[in-house]
Amino acid sequence: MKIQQLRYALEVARADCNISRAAQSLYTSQPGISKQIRALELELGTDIFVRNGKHLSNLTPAGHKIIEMAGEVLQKVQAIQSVAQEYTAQDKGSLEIATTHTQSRYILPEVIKGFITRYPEVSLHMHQGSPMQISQLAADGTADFAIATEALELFSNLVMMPCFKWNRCILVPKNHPLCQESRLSLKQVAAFPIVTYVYGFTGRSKLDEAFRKQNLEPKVVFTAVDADVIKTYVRLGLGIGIVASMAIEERDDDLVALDASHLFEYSTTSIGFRRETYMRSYMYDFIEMFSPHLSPEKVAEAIRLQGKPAAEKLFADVDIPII
Amino acid sequence: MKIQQLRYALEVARADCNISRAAQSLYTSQPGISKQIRALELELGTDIFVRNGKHLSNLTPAGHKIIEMAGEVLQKVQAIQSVAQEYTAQDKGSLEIATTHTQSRYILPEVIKGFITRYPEVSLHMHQGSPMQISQLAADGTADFAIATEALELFSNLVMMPCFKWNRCILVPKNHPLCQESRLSLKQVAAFPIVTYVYGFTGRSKLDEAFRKQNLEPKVVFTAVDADVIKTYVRLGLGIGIVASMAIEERDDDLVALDASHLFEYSTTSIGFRRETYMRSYMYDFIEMFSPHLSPEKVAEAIRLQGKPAAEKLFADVDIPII
DNA sequence: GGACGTTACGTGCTACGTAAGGATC
DNA sequence: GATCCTTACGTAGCACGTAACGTCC
Repeated sequence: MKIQQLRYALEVARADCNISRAAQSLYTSQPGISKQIRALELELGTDIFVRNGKHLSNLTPAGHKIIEMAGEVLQKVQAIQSVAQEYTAQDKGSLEIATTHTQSRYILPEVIKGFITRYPEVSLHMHQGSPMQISQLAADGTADFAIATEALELFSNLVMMPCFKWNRCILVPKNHPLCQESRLSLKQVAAFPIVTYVYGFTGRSKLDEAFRKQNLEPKVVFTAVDADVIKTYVRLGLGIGIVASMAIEERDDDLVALDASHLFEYSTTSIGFRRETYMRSYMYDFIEMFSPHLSPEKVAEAIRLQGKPAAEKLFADVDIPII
Repeated sequence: MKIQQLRYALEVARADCNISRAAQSLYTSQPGISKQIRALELELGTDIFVRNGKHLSNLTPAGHKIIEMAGEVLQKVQAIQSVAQEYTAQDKGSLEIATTHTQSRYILPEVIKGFITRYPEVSLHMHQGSPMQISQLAADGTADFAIATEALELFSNLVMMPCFKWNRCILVPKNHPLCQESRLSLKQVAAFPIVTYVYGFTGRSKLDEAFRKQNLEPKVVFTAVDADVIKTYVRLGLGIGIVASMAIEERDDDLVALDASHLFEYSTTSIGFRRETYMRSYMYDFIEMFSPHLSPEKVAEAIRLQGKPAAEKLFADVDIPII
């Protein structure tokens, strides 16, 4: 059995049992994979994939287990490499962050600036996508960290930690009627056409929830995944915007941002990574730079408690900062 | 990184950093190992072994971690092979049992007879040794099961389950004065020279304990690791024997066995295996044949709870049979 | 001098690529 | 006909063995 064979088999399984696709993503030839998988099956004495004629259609029962364990083996192999790196080049390596537009545009720049100054030798890669995609990337090990406000809890093998709470602003053109109000109500807001985030993004769920609770039916005329687009449409007069407060910049002074934190529940942005990740020291540092209350000790404890009931209590007495 | 390289490195570490010895136990050449380890270290970019001139003297800090993780990788690799076997040849495989003389001579024969009838294709291997050696064999994966009365609790990565309780007999020649007594006392026993087990074997500790509690100093004139030897010396008139009750056979009718279960605390014989073992179905069967109250479900639960406080309670309400 | 690890070197295996051939949809 | 897997074949690399050579105790 070769590590390479396990890697091949795993990738084929991930690619819906499509050898050609696996070959592409592994940058190798497809006959090579085909042959190695056959060799592995021969050595193990059992088929991993169900073959329909010449097509692989599914995993065998044994295959399911084997693929799962192959994943674990490869993870450990990677961990060995990380340990080795840790001891030779403390500050060298790579860091893959999967996150949404909102984070990478408004929150992360400052953090990342500090990080690359401190760790110039660590190569940083950002993966952008929907919260679901982000979680998936972290869960399968493509990304080291997932940072998002939604959907992280759906993957049970992710260690998740709260980073900060935030709320929303109503964004209106200057001289908009709402500017007169000293303290907005949801009903007033619902009277205007709304431009906001797509469902599943940036705390959209809390937003819907608030309206539903008061039996209001807001007229959402346009949705986008990011605040930049939303602002653009507010400027066009399409409606009033509801965006995360952190998306407000000084250069948006042609618009007025009205605080709406009393209207909606706070959302919490979390950082997640899979339990089995070998955490390099610069990874601990990144987390702490991003979220100062997440000290390496706290993170280590979260890893230890992951999946256990006690994990719930871990952050119960911590003040999650509000931004 | 190759699986083979990890195997080499692990074996060298196990052989006290002696490449030649590792080569022997792996049935390969020593330059081969030397080279592969160098290659691994080169690839990882860090040394695993500390070199004094040309001798390997120790593990580096990184090496410690790497060797540990290499062990885990190899275990998982083995588990993959076991899964594969499980699906192709349910009843084929091997079973390595490490145990003491007492078990293999008086308890296991019946069980093993049943097992090989049921699983003629499973090759059985017995490793005999002291309880310490037995535990070690199980802990490092050389043996699948360890069966013993003492020392199993010393290895924290072993899943241990109680199998049965037993006590001792006083073995005397016919017409010995003690035969007159209807109910022996410790004091009476201590009046005669004693032949029994070596310290650390077959519940010897409980035996010493009983005498100590009554401030008696038994005169132990001879000790052996097995009852056969003890009986022989009792027959020679060297003293009275204290042996496990299960060591009494019908053909010992030239001696008299006096029950002593009221004199000593019961000892419990346990079966242990390391948590990470991939348990084949015939292994579950073996355990159940050996100890009917250890059903596969119970065993699975013991594995799940291993090392956790709740494991203590697992067998609290089970009646451990007395034999 | 004996035990041990490294270097040198030859060989046979094999992983992988390209190209062509069948099967399936 | 497009997609997909397998077979055939050539090549480069490498794992492993033997033998000879330093090195440490």
